[in-house]
Amino acid sequence: MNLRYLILGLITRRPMTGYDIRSYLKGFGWLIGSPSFGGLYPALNALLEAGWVSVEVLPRTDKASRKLYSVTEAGKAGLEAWISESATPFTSLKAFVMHLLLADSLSPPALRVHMEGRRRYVADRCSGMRAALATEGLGDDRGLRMALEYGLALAEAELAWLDGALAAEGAGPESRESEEESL
Amino acid sequence: MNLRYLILGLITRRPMTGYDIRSYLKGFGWLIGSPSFGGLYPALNALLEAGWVSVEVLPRTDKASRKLYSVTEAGKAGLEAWISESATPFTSLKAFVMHLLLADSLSPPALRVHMEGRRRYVADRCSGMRAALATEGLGDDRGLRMALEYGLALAEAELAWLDGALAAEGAGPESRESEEESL
DNA sequence: ATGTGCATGTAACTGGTTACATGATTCG
DNA sequence: CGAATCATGTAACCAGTTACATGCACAT
Repeated sequence: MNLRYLILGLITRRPMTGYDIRSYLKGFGWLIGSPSFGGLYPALNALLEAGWVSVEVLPRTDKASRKLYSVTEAGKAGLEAWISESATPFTSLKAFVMHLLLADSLSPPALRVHMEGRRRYVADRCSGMRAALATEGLGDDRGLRMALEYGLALAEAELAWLDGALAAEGAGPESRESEEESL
Repeated sequence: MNLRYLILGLITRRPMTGYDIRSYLKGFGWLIGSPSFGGLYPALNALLEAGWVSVEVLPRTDKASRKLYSVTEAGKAGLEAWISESATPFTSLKAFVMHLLLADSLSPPALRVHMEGRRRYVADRCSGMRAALATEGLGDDRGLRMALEYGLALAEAELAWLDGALAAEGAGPESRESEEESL
């Protein structure tokens, strides 16, 4: 179901073929995973049946014809409903990246809400991991310690980015409460 | 299948119940996702059938009895085979975190290989994203730009962490070639 | 000639999730 | 008195992957 909305968001920018979508998404594969054709084409057909996308067949001389997909009004509405309804905070990195990628179909305030929710969540995970690193008997447990340190490094980078993005976006910092990052 | 090996790795440290495993993994949920009981318990039973784990039933007075799972020799062997065989570089963040978490079942040199592979991969993604940010007409495409900037921030943090971890680990930096991070 | 990129699809499988069923204990 | 935590499980479902099938163009 995720894939459906991601496709929808991508072809909102510009019409694309299945192959295009795959290539495009490959660049984000390490963050959100890129879909296989076996999932992609059926998803496009499902969207077509639902009336959320339309297709333009581009025949090529004696090659298989390309199929350019575009979003319909119904598709746009469906996507927007899904994005704004989708639960914040995003507890998975993948979900958050997906929503960032789809930010164009979201109103600036709604985007802000999503980002602030994510910020709170990541800040929380951050302190959780710090606590785990501090308290547990980790000397024996190299794997756990590494995973925690790695996670912490990523979480801190994400917090920094989120703060920057939130500041760059709307001017007003609103929800500043328990945000001291005491390392 | 992933879940099976993750479970195996966790109970290698200390015997755990299904519930324990779930709680433990919740802390990493934002990075690797935490399994539901509907996936966890069947996985434990599958491991039991395969002879990779053994179970000790701890009856509690008139409560449902807890089941403590431990790894068998066969399980250890299976896990080690899987980890060392698993393809490097890890193209997904989730896969890499999982392997970090399981690092205790891996020889130091093998761990190093995994980390170096990951480093190369992330460095590559890094330059890919920088190129995308530099060249494409991004003014119109807020979502894409944000996703790229976010990805880049995470990738850079990961590179920094990997370099630190690799330096801390074995002393010798071996594979230094095209590693200038020119921002 | 062999492989890689373009381009679309189907069928079988599977690794999970969701929802349900059960029940004691403890905390607010 | 209701909610959360502890604790285990089953059945239905489904969103994906893997492997297969096809075929042209272009580079090595």
